[in-house]
Amino acid sequence: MSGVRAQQKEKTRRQIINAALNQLSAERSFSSLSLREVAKEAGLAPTSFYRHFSDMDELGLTLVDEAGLTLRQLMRQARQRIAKGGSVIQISVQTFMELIESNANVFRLLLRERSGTSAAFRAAVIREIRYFTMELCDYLQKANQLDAEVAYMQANAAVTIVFSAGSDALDIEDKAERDQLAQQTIQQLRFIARGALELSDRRKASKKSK
Amino acid sequence: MSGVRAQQKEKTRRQIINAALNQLSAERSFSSLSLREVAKEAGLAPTSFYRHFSDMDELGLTLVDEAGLTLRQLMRQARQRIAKGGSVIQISVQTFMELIESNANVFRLLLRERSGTSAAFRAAVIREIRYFTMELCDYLQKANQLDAEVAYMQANAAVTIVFSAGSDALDIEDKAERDQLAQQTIQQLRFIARGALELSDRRKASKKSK
DNA sequence: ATTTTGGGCGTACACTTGTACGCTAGTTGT
DNA sequence: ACAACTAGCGTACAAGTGTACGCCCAAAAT
Repeated sequence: MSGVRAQQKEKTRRQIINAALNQLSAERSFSSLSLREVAKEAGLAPTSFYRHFSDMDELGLTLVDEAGLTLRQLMRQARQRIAKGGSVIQISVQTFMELIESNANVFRLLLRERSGTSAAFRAAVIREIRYFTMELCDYLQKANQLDAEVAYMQANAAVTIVFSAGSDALDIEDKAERDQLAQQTIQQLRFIARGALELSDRRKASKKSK
Repeated sequence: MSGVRAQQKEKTRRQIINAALNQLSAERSFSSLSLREVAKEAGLAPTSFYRHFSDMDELGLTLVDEAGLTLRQLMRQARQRIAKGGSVIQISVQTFMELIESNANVFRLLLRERSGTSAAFRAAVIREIRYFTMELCDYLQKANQLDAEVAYMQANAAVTIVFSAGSDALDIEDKAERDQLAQQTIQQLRFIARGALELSDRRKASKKSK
């Protein structure tokens, strides 16, 4: 049970996953990858692929999980930075933009499969994003003492704005332009925060008066 | 020059376009369509396709233009309704949701190709959405007397939120749930409007004080 | 020491894909 | 009336696809 064999298997599994990730790009979506291409890039015979995944779909879902992991890593990093003080919104956007830059292909995968043709993929992506949203919702509710429903709407809107900005950022190569986009995103998040805070206060007030 | 010939050509061109639109669905993206499939659905021999489009790409760009038309149609309709009075945001969201329901596939095309693998497609979609955003920006600036930059940020954020909600709505079949989504979207747009108005006022005040 | 297991390979097959080429027949221009 | 043009068709081909099947051989289990 030393696992020499299992160890080797895990290794080639990673090779397949990495091969797939490497082939993703702005011009190449996951659904356009063929089993044979991925196998070749991984240094495998096409048929050996099946020893690890029964389908390209199964590989795809694994990649989405991988992407979810990256997302959670992002949240941890942002929280650490926030703990050191500074504007929460600014730090969050900046951290997010950095993550996108260094994991462009993973992020592209998420964005594409969110509106892709496989219901399973869409569900998986939406689950990851929902988790992300819920985390933010929790934070907002506690940090700003918001009404629960209002906090959710704010979190949802904020995530939408940030992901959309991330998507745009992927197509911008000029650093100054990206910075401007980040700046605009920060301002938009502040719009939302302001509106949410106000509604929450109004709701609290109407409860009190009863 | 009676144009019997040109007329016939235009007709089969439409057949091709409609064939492509018909094949689009939640499970079928444009990039997954093959030239042969489209030709067959249009009742044409594969090679006859080339008499109308040199490429599937060319057909795709035509479809995006078609979608842009639908978008402009939406704006006209919303403006008409707004002129009759009522909450601008509510009417806009409602109109948008109706459009999505009756043109689901066209809308899906836009959403998918926005983050698709063809740079030309992405550019075309972004152009349509930008046009849409600019129209809204103009309206906001005039109707609410906003600072120009603030109006743009609001329009941009609003379009992002609405399109994202539209994308979500495509996956919801339950009417009550869709209504709830619409309600949430309206509230989120109000958050943004509130934040934008405040920033604009603050900017005006700081100008005055100079 | 012997058997079982399982990852990896090569071959093979049935399909689908885009598109080059040449033909036909009916419209259009002269 | 005649010539030129052209939408549409059928054939054909090379390339790429997923995957069924059987073999090999080193690790694991007995």
